[in-house]
Amino acid sequence: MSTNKRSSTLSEIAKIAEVSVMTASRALNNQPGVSEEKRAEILRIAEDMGYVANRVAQRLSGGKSRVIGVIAQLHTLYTSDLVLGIGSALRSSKYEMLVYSLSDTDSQPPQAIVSLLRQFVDGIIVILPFQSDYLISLSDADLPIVTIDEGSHDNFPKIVADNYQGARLAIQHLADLGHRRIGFISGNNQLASARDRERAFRDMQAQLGLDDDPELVVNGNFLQQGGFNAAKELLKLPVRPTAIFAANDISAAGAMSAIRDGGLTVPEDISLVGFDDVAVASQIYPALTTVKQPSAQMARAAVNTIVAMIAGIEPATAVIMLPTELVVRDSSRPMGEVVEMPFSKGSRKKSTTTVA
Amino acid sequence: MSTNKRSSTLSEIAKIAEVSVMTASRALNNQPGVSEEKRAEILRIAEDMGYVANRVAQRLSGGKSRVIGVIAQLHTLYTSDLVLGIGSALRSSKYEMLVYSLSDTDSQPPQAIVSLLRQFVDGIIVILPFQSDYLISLSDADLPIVTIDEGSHDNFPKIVADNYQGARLAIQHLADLGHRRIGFISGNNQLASARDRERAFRDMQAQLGLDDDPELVVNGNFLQQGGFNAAKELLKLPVRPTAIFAANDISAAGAMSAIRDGGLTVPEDISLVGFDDVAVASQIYPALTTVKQPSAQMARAAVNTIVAMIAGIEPATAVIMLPTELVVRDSSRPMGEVVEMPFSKGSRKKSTTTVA
DNA sequence: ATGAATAACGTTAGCGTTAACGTTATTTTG
DNA sequence: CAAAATAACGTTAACGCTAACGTTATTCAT
Repeated sequence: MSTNKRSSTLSEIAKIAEVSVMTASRALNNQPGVSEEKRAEILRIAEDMGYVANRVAQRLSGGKSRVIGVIAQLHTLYTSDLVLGIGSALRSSKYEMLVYSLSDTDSQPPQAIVSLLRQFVDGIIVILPFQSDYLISLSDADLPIVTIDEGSHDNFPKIVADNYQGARLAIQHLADLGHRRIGFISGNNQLASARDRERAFRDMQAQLGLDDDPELVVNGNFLQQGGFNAAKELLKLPVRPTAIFAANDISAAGAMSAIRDGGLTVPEDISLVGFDDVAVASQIYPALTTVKQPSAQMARAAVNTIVAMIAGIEPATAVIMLPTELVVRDSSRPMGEVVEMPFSKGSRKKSTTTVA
Repeated sequence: MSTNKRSSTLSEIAKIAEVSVMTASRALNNQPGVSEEKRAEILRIAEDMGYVANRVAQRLSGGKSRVIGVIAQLHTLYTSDLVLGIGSALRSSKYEMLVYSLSDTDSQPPQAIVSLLRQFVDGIIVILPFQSDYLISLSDADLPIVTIDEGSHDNFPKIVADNYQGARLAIQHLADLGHRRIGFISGNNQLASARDRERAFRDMQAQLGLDDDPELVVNGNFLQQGGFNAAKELLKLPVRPTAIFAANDISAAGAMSAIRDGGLTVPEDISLVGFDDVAVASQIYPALTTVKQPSAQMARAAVNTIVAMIAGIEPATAVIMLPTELVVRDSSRPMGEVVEMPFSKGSRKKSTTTVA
């Protein structure tokens, strides 16, 4: 009820309840060894005084802090989505989340923060898609660690999306629409996800007999600007692709700008498909066809796994792979087909005469 | 050098150095009372054993944890920008940052996290633009708190951008371009920033004698979808506005989609100006004219202030207001003027015919 | 030379909590 | 009914660190 100035301590409560600190501790932690009446009274007093256990002391005393650390680069939308997801998945548990935001220039977190986290939290969820050496320095810790999207060799449970399958879906979709000359804007190949998506692209090229000039693959590094530049390159080709698959939504957005900047239109002149399904994908115009990463499920899986590990239960599988899903919106269209724009009234955009 | 399994403790180091724990502590904390030779040796040993001070213990022992807590809603781009800015501003200091991400449904952080933070960190930077009651519960703490963008009554130092002036600049810009019928997509009026921007709009309407039909103001709630809907409303007006000022970039982006969806073009048919200058503002097409929030400076100011407060120095002013700045890009254009699209090469910036 | 100041340490205690034993009544069991 | 088991507590120590005193030698002023 009353929000006290300084948060009260266990011993204060114990004093008022006229019991030892230990009894108070037991009562509050729901442990045996306290009669029901005393427990009730202690709980009442604690409530009354607005007692909150000091996690710092709890942790130092060898206990748990009930805090889960998240290491992430907040810069990319997709990562933010995941962090948010973890937060809401955690909200139904008794854990809190504290995020360490890695600078975009750092490829690995400073040693300091790693040990800080190690000291304070009960478990760490790492969302760095790097092959990160520093993880090795964590591996010998007793601290549970779960990794999301981490591609490399390691000994932690790993939550990943099925990037390969997702990319295949995207290409299949474009092929189904009649596109045979598809450009690919690749991602940061340091990341396993980028490599998987590119591998899928090349496999599908072969499998479906698509055009496979090497110039059809341009790196966009998962960045807006990278996507812009890459698309510019693709548009400069002697024979222009009729569709572009970008390895993530951000570079797809960049590509869209580049296409417009070149006087062409999506999807009339060029179909465009992204990957991730970040929030803006549905919000840009035209809404982006993309492959949806199951970020909410991934977050939930990560949370479940780490909570289990904290409880001492080792995860059944080292890798949990979640399926991806194609989301068809307005940026992809059958080749050569002239459809009216999905406008409310009658707005005429240039109808495309597709160039061979 | 050697990365030890379990991080070593002070007493281990002291034992090896054959000194007391206290001497080791003094040496490592750069405090007097240790001879230079011993200090050097202790430092060497500590380095050698990969010693890292246990912040949890430091903090519990009444010391500082050298950690700054940040409470923010990571959902909005602008907030993320600020958090990132705080992170990089902190990187040059000896503090680390831990972020608590508030759920978008919560308007206030759970009591638990507040006390958790209070227990562990040396200071808190709050980036909630709410009039948040919970801040009051913090106010009696001994913990330094700095607020960014918080509009309400409170007793903490506050870092804000000059929203009023910024919005005036935006309107003035549109007026200079000849627009006299300007629609306004307002923000979430719970936020002081939104109120300031709307006030500026109305003041300028009066001051410049612009059209001031009440229908020219539609709420967009700072959201993409809200901006979309609001713009739809504005376009439905019997006499359409020739320019739209959105209270933030996100709703401007929504408005842009709506305008396109209505078969019109930015900036040919409608000039559009946003607010914030989040990263995507320059990345959407056409690049958005907007008012730049000095988020990097704000972050730096917040960090400097909190660090000073932790050191016991009360800030000189309760409110630090940083100037905003108009960034003219491609989404605004003189009324009625027909300019070629600013494609690849020669994008000429509009020459302004200033109207009284 | 002698008391006082100083430098360089060491000791004790405590931050708030819990684990691991003690202790004391009360109940159960053979 | 005595011995053993149990329940309901209390005590002690420890987590890793630092603040606040002590202690000892060395230097300094008079």
